[in-house]
Amino acid sequence: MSGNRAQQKQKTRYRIIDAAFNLLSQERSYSSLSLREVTREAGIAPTSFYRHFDDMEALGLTLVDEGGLALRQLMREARQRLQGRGSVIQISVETFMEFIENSPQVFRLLLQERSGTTFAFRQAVFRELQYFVTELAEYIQQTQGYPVSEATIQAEAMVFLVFNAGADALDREPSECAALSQKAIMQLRFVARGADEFLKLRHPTL
Amino acid sequence: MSGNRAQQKQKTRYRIIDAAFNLLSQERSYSSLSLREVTREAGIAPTSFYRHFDDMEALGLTLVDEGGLALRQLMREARQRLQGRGSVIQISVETFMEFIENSPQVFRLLLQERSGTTFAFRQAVFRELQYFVTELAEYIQQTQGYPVSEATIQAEAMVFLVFNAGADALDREPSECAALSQKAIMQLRFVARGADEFLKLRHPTL
DNA sequence: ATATTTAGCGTACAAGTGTACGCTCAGATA
DNA sequence: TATCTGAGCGTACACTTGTACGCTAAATAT
Repeated sequence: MSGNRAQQKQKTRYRIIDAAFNLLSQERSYSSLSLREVTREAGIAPTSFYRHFDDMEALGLTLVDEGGLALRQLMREARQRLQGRGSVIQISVETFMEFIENSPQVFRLLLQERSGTTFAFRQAVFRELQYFVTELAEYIQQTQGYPVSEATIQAEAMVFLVFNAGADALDREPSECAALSQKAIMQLRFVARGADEFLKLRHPTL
Repeated sequence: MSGNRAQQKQKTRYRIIDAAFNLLSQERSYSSLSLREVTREAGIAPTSFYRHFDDMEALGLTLVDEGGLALRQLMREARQRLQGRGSVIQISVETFMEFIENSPQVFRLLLQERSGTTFAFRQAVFRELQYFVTELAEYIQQTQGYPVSEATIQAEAMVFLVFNAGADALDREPSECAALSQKAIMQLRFVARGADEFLKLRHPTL
């Protein structure tokens, strides 16, 4: 059978990945995980780890990529699903908060490694965030007709305000999260409205 | 001589604190520091550590407090110094970015422990951030005459956008930081302007 | 002068770490 | 069929870690 071997390897690879995600919690950051811990959780021998990843950093980068991808797809879906009807701001914020509630480990990973101790990590998270910013900026450009630079600055402010609300939400009861969403929505509206005013000042024709 | 003993103790206590701050860098987060490392840097025996702090967490909380206090005082000074003349937004952002350039370890500590693995840490950083928000909200209230809730929401958005710019700045050349400041200033103006518009809508009399 | 307190040290230990090395044996290749 | 490849394992080693315990000596209290 062709690929049976490779199939098995992929399977253990994901056992490792899942083990790492499982170990992440409010009390355990990725950088505090040890290789042995991960392999223990994955049910393999410590040295087998190296058949799949060079070191813990390589695994971590994989986690960031996978996590970021999942989140991005979710956001894109949400934006398309509600195309036209309903406020994009509200939909986006609520989708995002939902994601955080469902898989807080992923969000925490991004949050922590954004200011982590490895340049490669920070870069990887930065890249994920840029994806968000770019997608949102494009959306703003298309629907509002802003010039690129203004749209990007605005998008960036929005993405980070939402991230910030998410960070706040991590330590709260689900009941308090609705209020956080409301606050974030208000903040995004400030940004949107302010950007609009500035634009009217500079390009009165638009 | 009264207090000679206590004086010496304070001195070693600060040897420990300084040692910890020194060890913090782009590559070393607080949570990655070991007790032995800190004492080695401080030039004392590992077990002597316990004469001053219960454990590494207690030391870390002290660092957060001291760092936050220093930053807050700086910001307050800046706001008072330029009272009236010059844009508060610009002055605040630039003072903040200067602080980050001068003592990046302190800022990095706050940034990392905000999403760290210990609740006490997160709480401590949250408290520091709240100080900023409250002070800024009061300022906005007094100068702009906003109601408390709007002022707080606006202040929070501003503080976090600045923090975000700071996080970005940590990995950049000083030459690139000016552009980051400009961007942050623009984002804060969006927020200020947007909040203003919203307020006009709701309380046309003000 | 004597007794008490205590900051700092050295030793010691159990526990955990990353990873080098060589083996096995199932699956792929020829 | 026989040969080769490589995923996974077990052992082993040199380190680092936190901290318990008891000592010393200097500063303080009596």
